[in-house]
Amino acid sequence: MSDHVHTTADLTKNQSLVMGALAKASGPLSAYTILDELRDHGFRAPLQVYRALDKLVEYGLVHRLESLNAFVACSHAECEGHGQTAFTICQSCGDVTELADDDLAVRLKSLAARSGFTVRHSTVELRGTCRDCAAG
Amino acid sequence: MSDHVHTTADLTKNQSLVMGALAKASGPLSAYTILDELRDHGFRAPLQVYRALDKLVEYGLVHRLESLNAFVACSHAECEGHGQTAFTICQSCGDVTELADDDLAVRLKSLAARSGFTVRHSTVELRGTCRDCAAG
DNA sequence: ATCGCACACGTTATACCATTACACAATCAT
DNA sequence: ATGATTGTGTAATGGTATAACGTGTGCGAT
Repeated sequence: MSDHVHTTADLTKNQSLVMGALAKASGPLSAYTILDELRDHGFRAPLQVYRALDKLVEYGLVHRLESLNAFVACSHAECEGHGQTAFTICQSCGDVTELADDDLAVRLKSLAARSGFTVRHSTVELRGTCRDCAAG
Repeated sequence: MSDHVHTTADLTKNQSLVMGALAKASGPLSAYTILDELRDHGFRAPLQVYRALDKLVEYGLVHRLESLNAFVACSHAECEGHGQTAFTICQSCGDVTELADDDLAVRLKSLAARSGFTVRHSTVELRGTCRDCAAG
């Protein structure tokens, strides 16, 4: 591992398997769903999934959705670099979309800074109705 | 219950007990912590807590912190009305502070609206370091 | 070369968070 | 009174996450 930018090429076997499961999924997956999908590949215990997820999140390849207790592959080719990500979560169809707005990041940081708080990581999850479900 | 504005006076016995536990706590409490604190008052099962919490959250008297799986009493006397709340969560001392910024709400709504998404509820949780911990 | 270290991995057990299902009681409008 | 709604109590279960242990492997420093 030559530097701190990770791509899928750098991953260990377990990390690759978990990343693969998330990448081919259409939406977020829970750790236990991933476990079930990987039993054929030798996965036996939750910890194998959680350990891989921890690293993938650390590398910025995967995001954790706090309000769903689930995980999604980052939709940006190289996620490293944009500190702020927001998600929309449709309560009707379950669709999750990743929004990137650098200005939002700045705004949140400065809002927090007003009370002397330094932001390290931010969670922004918007629940509501997506365009398709509103139309249907 | 004459209208849809709830205050602590409107609460049922269980709701009052849970509200009381949260109100006198210095920070967020998990449902099971609340359960333990209320055993002396007859609480026996998690569901008693969760049912009360559901209502209190619905009434806007309590907020749920998704990233902590915990709950806090709203710090504003009358929380009903400000649609958007953001939290700072200090990773060092655990302190949780509620920020209100109406402009942020507008901004998030319009950001989502750009992709046709209608926001019903938003979660904004900023993790980092509070002023005191940065100074210490 | 081999020792020590860091790191990924495997397994079991456990802790923690939340809901389902069923039954009973209180309240209120008709 | 009756039925609808809401709150309550209890037991059982399901879902999420970590602790604690041990093993193996790669690799740099001595």
